Amino acid sequence: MAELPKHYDPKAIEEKWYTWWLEHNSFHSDASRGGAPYCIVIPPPNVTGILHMGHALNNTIQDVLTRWQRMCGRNAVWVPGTDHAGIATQNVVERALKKEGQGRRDLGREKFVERVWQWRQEYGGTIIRQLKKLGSSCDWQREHFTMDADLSDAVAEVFVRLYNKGLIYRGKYIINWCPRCQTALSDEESEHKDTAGKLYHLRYPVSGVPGRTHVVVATTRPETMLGDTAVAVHPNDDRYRDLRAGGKVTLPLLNRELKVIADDYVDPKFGTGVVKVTPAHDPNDFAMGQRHSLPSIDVMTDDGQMGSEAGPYAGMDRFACRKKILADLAAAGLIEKIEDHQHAVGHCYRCHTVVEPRLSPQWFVRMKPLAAPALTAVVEGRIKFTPDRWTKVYTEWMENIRDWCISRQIWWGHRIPVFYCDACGHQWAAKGQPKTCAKCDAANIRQDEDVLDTWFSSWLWPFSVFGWPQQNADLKFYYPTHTLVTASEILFFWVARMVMAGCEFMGGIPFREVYIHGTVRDDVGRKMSKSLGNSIDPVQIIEKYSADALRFSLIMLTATGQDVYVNEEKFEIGRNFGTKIWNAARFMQMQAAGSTGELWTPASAAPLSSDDQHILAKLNECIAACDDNLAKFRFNDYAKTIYEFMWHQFCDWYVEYSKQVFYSDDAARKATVLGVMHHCLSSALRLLHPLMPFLTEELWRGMGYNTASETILTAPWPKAATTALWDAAVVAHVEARHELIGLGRTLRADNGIAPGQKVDFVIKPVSAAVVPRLEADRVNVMTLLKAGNLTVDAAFAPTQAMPSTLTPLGTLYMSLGVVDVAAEHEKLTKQLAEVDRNLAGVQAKLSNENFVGRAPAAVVETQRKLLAELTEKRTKLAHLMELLQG
RNA sequence: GGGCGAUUAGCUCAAUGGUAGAGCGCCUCGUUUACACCGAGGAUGUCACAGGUUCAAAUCCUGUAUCGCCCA
Repeated sequence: MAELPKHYDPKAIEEKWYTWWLEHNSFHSDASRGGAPYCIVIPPPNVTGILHMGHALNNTIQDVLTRWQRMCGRNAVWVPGTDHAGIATQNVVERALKKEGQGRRDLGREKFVERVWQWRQEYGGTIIRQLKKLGSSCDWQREHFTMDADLSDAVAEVFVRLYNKGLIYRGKYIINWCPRCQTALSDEESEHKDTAGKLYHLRYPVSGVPGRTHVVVATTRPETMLGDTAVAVHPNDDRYRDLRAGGKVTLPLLNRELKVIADDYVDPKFGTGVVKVTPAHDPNDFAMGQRHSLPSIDVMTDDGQMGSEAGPYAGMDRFACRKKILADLAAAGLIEKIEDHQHAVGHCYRCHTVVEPRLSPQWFVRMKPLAAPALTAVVEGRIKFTPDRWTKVYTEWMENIRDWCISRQIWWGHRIPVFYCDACGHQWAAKGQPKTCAKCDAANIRQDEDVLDTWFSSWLWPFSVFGWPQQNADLKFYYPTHTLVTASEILFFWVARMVMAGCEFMGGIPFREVYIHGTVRDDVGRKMSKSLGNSIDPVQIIEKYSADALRFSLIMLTATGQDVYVNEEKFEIGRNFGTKIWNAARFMQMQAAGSTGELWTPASAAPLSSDDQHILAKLNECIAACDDNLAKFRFNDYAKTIYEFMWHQFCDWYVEYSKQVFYSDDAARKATVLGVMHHCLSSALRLLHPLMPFLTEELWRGMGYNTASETILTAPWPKAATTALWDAAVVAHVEARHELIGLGRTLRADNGIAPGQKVDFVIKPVSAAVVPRLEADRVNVMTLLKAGNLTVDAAFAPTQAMPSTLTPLGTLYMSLGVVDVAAEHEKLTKQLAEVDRNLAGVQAKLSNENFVGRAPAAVVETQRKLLAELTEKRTKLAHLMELLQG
């Protein structure tokens, strides 16, 4: 490998390795290879989508898991794909058509759908290309699209099965209607937003009741009054007995007579206790209408205008109509008052238009029977949520489930496989394209015009991608999948429904664990959105900082299941870390003098120095912590673990110590240190590979570790060592030495010693036992303290004032010609005060009988030891102060 | 209205009943042959608030406040 540049330049390298992996089909998994499967299916991004930070986080996590499991030897597969996003895609293509001055109806259904396919062909691959840029190790051979023939077959199969089981029905109910997209939506697709609105108190004239000229009803949507067919009061509300006994209520403006009904639904405490009833425009009113056989009057049209039933208001936009009605009512003196009112208003999740609750004939899935096994699967722990709190959100939704409106009045999607015979009136569901009626054999049959909700294909994803309803080897091998990684936003849309589909059609759960990560926000906590203009484009971050940096930074910042706040400079974390590792490798290469870095595993502790033992112990801790954190989905802790090991343990200490060895003539030591370094680096690269796939692959090969495994992608995941290569006492000694060096550096800084200036130190050892170790450490300590001389002297007694400090290994003195006695005195006084404060705390505890009697023995013992240490420290400090004065 | 989450250093987060930590930022010093995308040192906390449980509370319980999310 040629000499490496000082800065890692990721651009060419990321491109190079991704291409190599693709060419070698490195991400492909084959069921016939056997072994233990590990399977993740991607939450299929919208085919119209472009990569945003949420995708970047979501897919990095999936890639980390997949690469980790692959290196652990599992037969790992990550199945990618996109969904056809019915409404969104249709909107995109309709917008393009509009620019050409056309509407979809000008083209007709067939031509329009052709046009959408064309669009998909041309632009649908954007997000897939971006996922590749991110480094995703998806098995691209298995890429699927929800409109593919086989996945469409699965959709039809499922529809027919549910239809024949009586779990799909068509009926006229209140649904959420988007007047802009001109289609029904499911309850989940109507996003409730708190909106500052008004509560209008309207007077409805009353006749036939002495002393009453009107009743007052309150509404937030006055335009719906045109569809009123009754007013309702609570049955026990005595205030309105007269009204119910024979009063006549007239609907203003239209002068229609309204029925007066009594219903438990009415809350007597809300407003006046009288409500208007509009069965065609409100779900609660609809239910009341059913109970009281009220007529339903739909006063609107599909595009949100007032319809023919709206009398003089026909043809007006619904919001213009609201204004006009209010003006007309005001003119007639029929407005009692108008109050400010906060309420949740449904908005279309695709175009954000205010949704209109509206009576409409639609197809529904009966959810209760499907929910039961899906609920049990989670309650019994067969599916586990992380963080656990989502379990409750899931179960509550399942317990209160409502039927799912699955029909959409659009053209892009799976057409509902229901057929109608115009000859005999028969209606049936079938796969394929029947030519004649299943019952009377007549040829004049037609298919339902509507298409299915996109989620009606997504909920089959964990098994449809493996060929279901075909029963094949893949399905058998990979199903159920293992981990589902997703954001909370689609818990109901997708996760919950997949569990239902898995239980219903596969007879078992679709995945074993669900990891729900947070939302990516800007640094003031706002959700990133195009309209706010606060989104950071991950592709730009990749261009500027590299995909590795993006991945590492994002994961490092994301606490388990919490939202993550990012701004652009946060991505420097990952870039800097990459450069740091790069330079550590560069340093090793400079010392290696032509030797190729073979994967070296130490066999015994015999030739190892205390530093060697220490770094190996730290590596071991790092491996164990990585395993633990990954298993618990603590990805940020996983990232921090490697960061701490590589940067602080390896670079700050081990590499610094190693310099003296490399500058010496001791060939054996050089070889050992280099071996330890290669062992550490090659292990750390593997631990880091799932997070920074590109840099680690480049160094894996650059350092020559590819003699063991050609690509790091399939290199064995490091295992925590089983044989003891270190002595715990030695490791503890090195930690203590680190502390001593740190304290010595503070002495230098406090006394204004210039960084390059050498100065002498004396250690008065804490015990005879540490003396041989300190002697062995001489070069290390001297180098890192820039000491001119270092004396270890048990009998040392300073003859003049000297700056000093207490360390775990003994008292450290620094020789200095002139000492600022006052400053040194002040420092020692501060330290003494600190010790006294701690001492007081410990003494208070130990003199408390309750503490000594009730606290665990180990805790008491710790405090006793602390007392002894602090007492000794106090004596020493007092002594140092005496010497200073003397 | 119901539920969930958050509240710890300037910022983002750890600490899972036993002496409050990290990264970034900030201040001082430094370009010594891995790295200034760096190194050495330093400063910074009423653990949101109020009660309670406990020998011991950032941590457990109750309540309050503020912010955010989900559901009606």
